[in-house]
Order: sequence, then C-alpha cells, then structure tokens
Amino acid sequence: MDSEKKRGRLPEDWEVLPASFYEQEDVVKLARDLIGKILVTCFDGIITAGRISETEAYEGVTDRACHAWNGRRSVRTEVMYASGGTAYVYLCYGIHHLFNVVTNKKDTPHAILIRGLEPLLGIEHMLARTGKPKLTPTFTSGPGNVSKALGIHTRHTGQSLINTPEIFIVSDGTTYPQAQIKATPRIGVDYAGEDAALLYRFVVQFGN
DNA sequence: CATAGGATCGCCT
DNA sequence: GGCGATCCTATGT
Repeated sequence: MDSEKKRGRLPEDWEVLPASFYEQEDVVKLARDLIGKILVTCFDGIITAGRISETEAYEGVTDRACHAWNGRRSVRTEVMYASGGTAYVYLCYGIHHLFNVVTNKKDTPHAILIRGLEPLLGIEHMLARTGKPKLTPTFTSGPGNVSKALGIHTRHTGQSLINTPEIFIVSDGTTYPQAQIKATPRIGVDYAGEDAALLYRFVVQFGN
C-alpha cells in the first residue's frame, strides 16, 4: 500500500494513531494527550513533522466557542460531524489555514486545534514554505504558522488522518508529566461568554 | 445580494 | 500594546 511505503520512511518506533484514539469521548483529555505526539505531513514526497506543544479543545454543540455550537451546520463545519480522525481545516482572517483534528464518534462535532509545534523533520522545507531564513523560537508557534510550515491548506479539510499518507499523527512514546502541561483559557474566543473561561488550552512548559 | 466579523500574524511604536 | 492585511463564511433581507 502506498501509504505504508511512505510511512515506512519514518523512524520505526513512530506509531500512527489509530481511529480508536480519535474516537474517545473526552475531547479535553484528548487535547492534553495530543501534547507530545508528532504531526506529520507528506505532500509530493516532502516529509515535514513537528512535536505538538500546544492544543485547544472545542467541545461540540454545548461549547459557545465551537463552530458547531448549538448544532450549527454549514458547508464549512459539516466535517466536524464526521467520525474522529478527520482533518478540519478552515481559513481564518482571510489568510490563515487553521488545522484541527475531529474527535469523538460520527455526529458528535468535537475538534482540537493544533496551535504549536516543535519542528522535528524537514525543517529546510518548512523554512522554504514560510520564507523564513532560519528557525526562531516562535517559528511554529500559533495555528497559522503550524499549517504554513507543514503545508496544510483548506483543500485538505475532510481528509482522513488514519487512511491517507498525506497528514497523520504518530506517537514515539514521549509523554510529559502532568505538571509540565499547563491548562489555560483559549485564545481569541472572548465572544463565547462563560465558555471563554474554560481551561481548554494546553501548553507544554519547557525549562522550568 | 449585502454585510459584519473572525479559533491570526507580524510589524510598528 | 496597537493596528492593518485580506477574504471567506455565516447570517439576514
């Protein structure tokens, strides 16, 4: 299988996350668990990968900050109702392609926004995509920057993260102590009323 | 059809 | 800390 060949070029201890991972019901726990996992893209044979350092959970129809709040459906958000392990990519502020992982079962529109990475593979390709001369501490910090560096585009929305060779997430066994993962309110969701205060953003803390 | 606003970023002061 | 870029999306008439 083509996808197996391409994934076979990755380190042997990188295990692709299965559907059962994404189909778990607790999106907040999943957002925390994605910290330390590795997001990989392979477009036109170019492999780029980074370790996830920041995430945000969006808890479906009950979450005012979520695009699927109150059961909303639209052409853009329909993919959130797919089964866990599907990519949800949308354009923000007319410029930024924001990459989300759909979680839970079909028809339960949970998603996790990937907000930050630590670059691991294909850094020269990431620099080329972003037009930056060299790595900086904020190079893949912020959801728009993550997608730009990994080449993720709104055209990829709806893709499976399980059965395609282009976008997937792997574990290499890395975990962080709970104390090293900080929970905070989500960014840019002031419109969400009380839900803006939920501690649904997770950030790994380095060096302290 | 018209319109307002957005799960952001980078540059400016 | 402030602001402009930039255009799609959702909503309302």
